[in-house]
Amino acid sequence: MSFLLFFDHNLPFGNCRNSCVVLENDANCEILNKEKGECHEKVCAEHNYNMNVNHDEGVEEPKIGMTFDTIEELTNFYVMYGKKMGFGVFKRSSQKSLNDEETKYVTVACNRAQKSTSKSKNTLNPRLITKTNCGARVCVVLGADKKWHVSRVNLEHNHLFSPSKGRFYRCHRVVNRRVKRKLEIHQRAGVRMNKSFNTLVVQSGGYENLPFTEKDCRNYVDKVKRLKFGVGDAEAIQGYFTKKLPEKFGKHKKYKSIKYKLKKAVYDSLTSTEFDESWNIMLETYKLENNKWLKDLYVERHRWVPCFVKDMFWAGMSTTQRSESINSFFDKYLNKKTTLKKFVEQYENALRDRVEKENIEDFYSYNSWYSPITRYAMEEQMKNVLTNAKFKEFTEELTGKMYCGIGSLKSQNEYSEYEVLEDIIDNENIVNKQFSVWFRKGDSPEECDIRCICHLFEFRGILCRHALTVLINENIYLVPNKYILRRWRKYVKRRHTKVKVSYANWVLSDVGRRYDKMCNAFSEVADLASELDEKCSLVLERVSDLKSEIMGGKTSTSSPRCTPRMSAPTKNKDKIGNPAKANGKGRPAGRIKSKLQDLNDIGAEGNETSKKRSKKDKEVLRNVQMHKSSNLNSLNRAVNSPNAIVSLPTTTLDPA
DNA sequence: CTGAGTTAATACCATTGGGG
DNA sequence: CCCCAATGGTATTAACTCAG
Repeated sequence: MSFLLFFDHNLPFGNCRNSCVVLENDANCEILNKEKGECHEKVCAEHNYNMNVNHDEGVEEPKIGMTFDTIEELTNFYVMYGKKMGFGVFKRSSQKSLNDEETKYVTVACNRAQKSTSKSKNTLNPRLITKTNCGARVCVVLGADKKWHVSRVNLEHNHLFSPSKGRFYRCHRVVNRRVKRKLEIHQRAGVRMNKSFNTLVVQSGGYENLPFTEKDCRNYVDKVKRLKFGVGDAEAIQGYFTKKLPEKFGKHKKYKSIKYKLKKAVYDSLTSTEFDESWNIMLETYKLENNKWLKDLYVERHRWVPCFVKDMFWAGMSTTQRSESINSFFDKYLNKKTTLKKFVEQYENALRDRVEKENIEDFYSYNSWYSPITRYAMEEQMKNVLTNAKFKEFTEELTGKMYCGIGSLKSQNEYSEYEVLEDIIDNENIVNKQFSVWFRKGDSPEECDIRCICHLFEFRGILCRHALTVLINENIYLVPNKYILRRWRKYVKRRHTKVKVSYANWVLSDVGRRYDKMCNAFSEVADLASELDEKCSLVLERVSDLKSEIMGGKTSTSSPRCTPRMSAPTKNKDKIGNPAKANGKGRPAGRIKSKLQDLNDIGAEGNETSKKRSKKDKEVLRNVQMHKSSNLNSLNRAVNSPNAIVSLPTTTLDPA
């Protein structure tokens, strides 16, 4: 049956609301809920992967002598046949002839072909088996006319097969791009998998309309996640570490010394062995070997401990200052139970959130302002410099000065230690609290140093009321420049707005952007055309034309899988004695690998993948790869970070 | 053409942990 | 507290190369 034809002629769109149409063919029946405009798209999309094959009920039986232009055409054909009959299909084998590098023979077979050889280590825990050494297959040979000729056909299966179950075979299950995007977006937004899948089911009008299962969706999301987690972020995990420390061990008797040792191990180790040593000593001394949190952190050490990551972006960064600001930044996003993995995911959300908040704050600061309360010059100064929110905090401190008085003053050389007394009003009780402020009068007011025991500056980035009291007492009426942090200034071009969050990387990838562009364009057209039948059929007709045009363009460039090897190298092979590119054994890397490969190019040790490896080595390699991807992300950040001194490999740095 | 050998992708299973 | 979803580890399968 042809869905397009069906839509064009048989059903007037105007009165198809709520109508369910059952279409039957000999294989199975499809129920199309016509109310959903997307249904049509989805059903067609289901067949997108083999558009050039006519998927009418007339899928022929394979016969000796049939010819195909490409292997894809053959597999598509056999897949369709398999779907109709109700068995699975896979590509059995292919063989290159010795002389040239062209593929000569291909077999596509029932997926129960071959014997099942269990490699289970535990014979008491056997797994399910599907292989029955079924002989059903189609063999093709590349003829002199460059077409594939069917040389042998076996239609006999040695097992049962049922047309109605056809859609469950792996080869018949396709998660198309549209669905993938939807899943990704749901995942980002925190919609759980089963709900996410249910929306798809409802949207398409039933499970039987989906050419994939929930499992497929899970697998896909898993894959995306694994990639995402690869973009780990040392900076973030650092922040996590310092933040969680008091939470995890705050109640421990020896919290202070544990904290000291931990920080010492983390920050002061210059080499990985040094780190390992002091980490283990610390674990032993405090009997923390079984602490799961620490264990997890240790496993991930390659991605967060400075001595492991410092060569990428840690250089030149003042760690203490960073982690302080990160602490307050993450307050909102961390709770007691946040695990490391969750945290890394949350990190991106937090970052985006921060960017947006700051953009909004920037706008308000640009557009409106508070009028000063006092007549101190520093208030005017701050008004002009700080963002509104920070300015408000500042005025709070400045007006808070009225509760503060200076108790005593001890001077020694150029240092002064003030005792500032603040009246803290707590439920009508006035408590007099004492704060120590150190002050050093430099050569000029601009160069003075001031520090208060309440550490407000360190935590919030503005001087506290005690410090301000002292400054004013010292006749300094303008806040020294170094005490106005850059990140709270307005009119600052914020660097991290350009930080590449991996979210942006994948939803707004080139492919994704193109896809969105087209979808938007099309939904506009659909909007306009849905009013009238004629318009609608016009659009569908054009779409159909467009489709065949695009498909046609695709076939002319031929299938991507075979071409590179088939055409190019044979010609200049004789001229240049190029060593033939030895293909490694085993299955070549798929999509994901190639992405990682890109990242691999950053580092030096990228090309070892083909060698045989012990399991442990693989683990290490995986870490290295993760490491590298985090490297990439960190580099992006480091570029944008004000005080990073990182030398960047020129190849990876994209100026745009 | 086919079986052996290899690797990546996928499916399965037990366990954990968080939300309702 | 219970149930469901996430997770990590492991086995199986698919896709491929190569030798006979």
